[in-house]
Amino acid sequence: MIHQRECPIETLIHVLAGKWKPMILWNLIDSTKRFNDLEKLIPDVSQKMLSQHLRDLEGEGIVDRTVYPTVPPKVEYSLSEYGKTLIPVAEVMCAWGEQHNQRKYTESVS
Amino acid sequence: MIHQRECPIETLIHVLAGKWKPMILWNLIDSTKRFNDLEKLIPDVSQKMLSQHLRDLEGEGIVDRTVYPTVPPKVEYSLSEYGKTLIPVAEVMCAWGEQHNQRKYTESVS
DNA sequence: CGGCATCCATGCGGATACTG
DNA sequence: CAGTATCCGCATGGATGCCG
Repeated sequence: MIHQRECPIETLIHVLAGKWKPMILWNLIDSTKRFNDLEKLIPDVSQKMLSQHLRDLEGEGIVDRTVYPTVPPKVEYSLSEYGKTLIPVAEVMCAWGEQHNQRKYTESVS
Repeated sequence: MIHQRECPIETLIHVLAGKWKPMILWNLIDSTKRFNDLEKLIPDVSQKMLSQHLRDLEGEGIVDRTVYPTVPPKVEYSLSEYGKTLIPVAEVMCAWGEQHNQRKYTESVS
């Protein structure tokens, strides 16, 4: 149930409200990805923002970062067990977002 | 122009990601409120941002704005029927946000 | 390959003053 | 009462260059 004073929605918004964070999480749901994989999967993201957002998500405990001390270096990112608790939330948010986009579309052609 | 987002989560984030929007919506769930009511219920919000966020939400079809042509003027804001579809989404988001806040707390004291 | 450092542009939000 | 107008600081994010 929702509390009256402080709205924890803001907490979730804060966690997800980076320009590329939803896309990052979306791409990690299925499988572990390397840094370079994510760059290719999200073509318009800059290295800086990808790195920064990944560090944010890692700091929140949502994303696991695994470094293999090889040459060349290899770093893998994956959803943590805790991060997977976001999946059902993301699905609900996605469903509403799709409805909203559909609604906007029907408005624009009417 | 219809920009088909790959991740509709961004749509929902866009709708809710104003600094005071969750609080505004939260305060409108129970009942219709006047502008001045919302100012009192959200003490730190400025008139500018309250007005701007309300217009954003109205533009998305989430909030209804009713003007009574009286002196002094009276304007009422309420969740639209469509806006009420956000409530179950908000509850899921809230539940996760509360868990996350709790998690952060237990981490900070461990 | 997987970053970080730096500089820069934009936009969100805050403070203040004014108004129908 | 319910806004609008204006100015401004700061954070977010983009572009580029360098590095282990």
